[in-house]
Amino acid sequence: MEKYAKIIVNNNSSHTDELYTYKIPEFLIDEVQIGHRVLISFGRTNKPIEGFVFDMSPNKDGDFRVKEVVDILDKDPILKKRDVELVKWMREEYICTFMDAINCIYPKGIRLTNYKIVKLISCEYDSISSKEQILIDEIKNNKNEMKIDKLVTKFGKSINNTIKKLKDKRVLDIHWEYKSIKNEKYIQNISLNVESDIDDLIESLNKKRAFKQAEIIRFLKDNKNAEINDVMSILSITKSSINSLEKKGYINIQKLDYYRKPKSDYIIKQKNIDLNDEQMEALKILKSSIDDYNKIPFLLHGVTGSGKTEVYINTIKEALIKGLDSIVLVPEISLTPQTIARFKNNFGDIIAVFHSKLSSGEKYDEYRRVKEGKAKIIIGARSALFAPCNNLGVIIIDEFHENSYKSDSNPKYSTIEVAKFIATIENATLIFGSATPPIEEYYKAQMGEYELIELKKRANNKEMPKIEVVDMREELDKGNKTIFSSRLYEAIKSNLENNNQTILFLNRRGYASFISCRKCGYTFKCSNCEISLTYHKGINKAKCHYCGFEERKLSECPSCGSNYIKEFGLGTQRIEEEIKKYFKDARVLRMDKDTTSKKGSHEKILNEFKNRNADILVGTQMIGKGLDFEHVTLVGILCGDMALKIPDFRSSEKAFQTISQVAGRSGRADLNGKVILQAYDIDHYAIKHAVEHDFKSFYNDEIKIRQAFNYVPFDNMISVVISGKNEKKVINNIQKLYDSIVYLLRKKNYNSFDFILGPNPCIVSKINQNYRWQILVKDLDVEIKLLKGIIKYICIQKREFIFDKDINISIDINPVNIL
DNA sequence: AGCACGCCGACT
DNA sequence: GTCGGCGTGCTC
Repeated sequence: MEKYAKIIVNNNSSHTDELYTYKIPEFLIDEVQIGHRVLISFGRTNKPIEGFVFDMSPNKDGDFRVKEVVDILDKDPILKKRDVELVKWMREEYICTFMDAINCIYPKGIRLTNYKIVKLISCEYDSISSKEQILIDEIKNNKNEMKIDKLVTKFGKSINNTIKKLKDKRVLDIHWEYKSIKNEKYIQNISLNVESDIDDLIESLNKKRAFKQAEIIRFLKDNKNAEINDVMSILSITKSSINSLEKKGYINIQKLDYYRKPKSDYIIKQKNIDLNDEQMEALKILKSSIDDYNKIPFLLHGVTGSGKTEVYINTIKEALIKGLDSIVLVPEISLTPQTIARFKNNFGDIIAVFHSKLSSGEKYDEYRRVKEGKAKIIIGARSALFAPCNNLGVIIIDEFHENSYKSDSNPKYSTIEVAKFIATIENATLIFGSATPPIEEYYKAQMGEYELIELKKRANNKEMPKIEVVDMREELDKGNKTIFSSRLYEAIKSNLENNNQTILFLNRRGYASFISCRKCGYTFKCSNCEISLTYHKGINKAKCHYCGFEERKLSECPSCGSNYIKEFGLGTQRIEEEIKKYFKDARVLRMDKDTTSKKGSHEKILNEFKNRNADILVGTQMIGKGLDFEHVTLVGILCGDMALKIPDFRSSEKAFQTISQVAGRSGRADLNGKVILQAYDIDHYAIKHAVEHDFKSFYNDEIKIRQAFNYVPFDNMISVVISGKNEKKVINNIQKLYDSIVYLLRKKNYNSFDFILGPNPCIVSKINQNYRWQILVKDLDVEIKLLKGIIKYICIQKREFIFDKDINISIDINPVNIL
């Protein structure tokens, strides 16, 4: 019989990041399981906190005092066995605490809060100071009991001493209380419970001047079942009349789970799509893998428009037939109603959708639908991977090259790696889909770690759109100083004449990318970040795209005092303006972060464009994601080599991906498409191969560079960024980090440290008043495990001894960018 | 992270 | 003498 539980405590501290042993009381011995969330008391003051059972044992395994588990907090374990394994693995892999990893898995909307209460227990006291008297009076005024938090906000921190003194005098008592919050949303249905004649009842209520109640009865006579909130708003009444009717027994109130509320979904007419040979072949392989017990992940490399989604949907159908759940991950910006509708049309109500716009209550509702087996297909951004499926069959990561699959907060996990871990445990079929797979992942497919499935043809059998390259240096030589090359200008013009639609892409919002003084060259920068300010014309403000800082555009140079201030560089706003200038009758829409901030505005713009209420759509990378417009025959890429200017080892890959994705928007239906790519660095291999739609050649070039410069997949990289308000302190701390790493490596007999880069200021050296310095470590000569161990030891276990308190340490294993 | 213990200087 | 400041170490 297991009498002891090893528990992770939710104590928000890196010092308690270990298993604590608690005794399981008799009454819970048959209840507690691994993964249960339990209530325990912790620390000297027996603070009630939640804990997670990670292990159980008949012995306590050591010499220490043990406390008892107070109770279980949920009927069923909140973590599955595989989640416990996953948490342990993530903690090692991404150098984080148990709780950091648990927080990825357990749903928002559940939480346990605690607070300390002071209670007045005796009124017999003497020799009381005036401060003490004030405190006693305050507590008396609050029914002899108060939260200490409240007293601290009222009187300040020093009140704690007064409380303690009164506690010693046995005037006050201190104890903890807690509240277990489960954000479960219910709806309440009311229905009539009247046996006698209803009209008689209405009359008698009216006689008693209970007009509102009579109204409710009359309403329910016509509407058998109604939701309480609807009744209240329709009849403009309050809950009290409903309550008194219930008390009298005339109506029933029924509490229903919110998610059982029938949803009124719109259905789009379903086209029956026939799969082509390639799709059929892919589907055959994927379907048969579901039952396979010895499978590896699949890399589905399909060109844009090759119909990957149809393959996904049919694979999921197969899983459903076998009674298995599926998870579909998409980048956050692809979580549009269009995507969701496409799946809903195929699968109806058994879909759960997770996205960032849901409230924590709504997220919890979806969570429960999955957990209770009511939803069998989960669609969402990366966090949906942790959904509590009962029997997982398929995991799909669509557009898996997207940066958003790497978490940006602690733990900085890679969705790809976590998915592999989960798929292995659950024996799920794992599909990575993309037209432009990440180089390191494609390499793994080449090495046989993944099975490569290729869709080389577009589903509609159309050719890939032809990409014409325009060298903007030549345009300038020819005297064209505008932002449109003559070829793009002509193409837009003829497209307008032929009544076809055009997409113009530029991956920068705002009007101008920087503002500078033409006399002295001074560039306006954000006062919080080391970032040039972007000029936004409509509001005439200079904005920082990192921290949101904005100020009125200055007309005078703060450095030399001249008035020659000018905006340089391009932004989507400027494109929109130029279009309106050159093509007066063209109807233009712009889609970027500035025009899509309002809820639903994203869909509105897309629908407008889809319904051909506009001729030209100008946008940032938002328009590159899975959009399917039949009448788009021209795509203009304005600054195709912009990504190449970013000093990051993935910049070539990003440039290739962006061009491929955006170009893929052209000619998706019956009309042939064309792409015009404007760039300066037109001989760059990323541009050249993108123009030829030749991923393999790009891969072959890029993989050599990765190997030559020791980047992934050949070598791993760990980035440690130290940031803080005080620059000197940050530099001092990063140096200590460097010295500590070197010291520990020397102890292991390493004497050369070329594989440690830095410390250097980050490329973005300041964000939000925080100075940022970085050390990059590659596992050239040293095992990655040892490096992780050393960094964990320095940054987590010995953090207090080595670093100042007011600095932040961010550890990223194989970061997606090193900015 | 909290919280208690404990050591030390500044006040009635 | 004791009030109150913060440095140190522990939490099953």
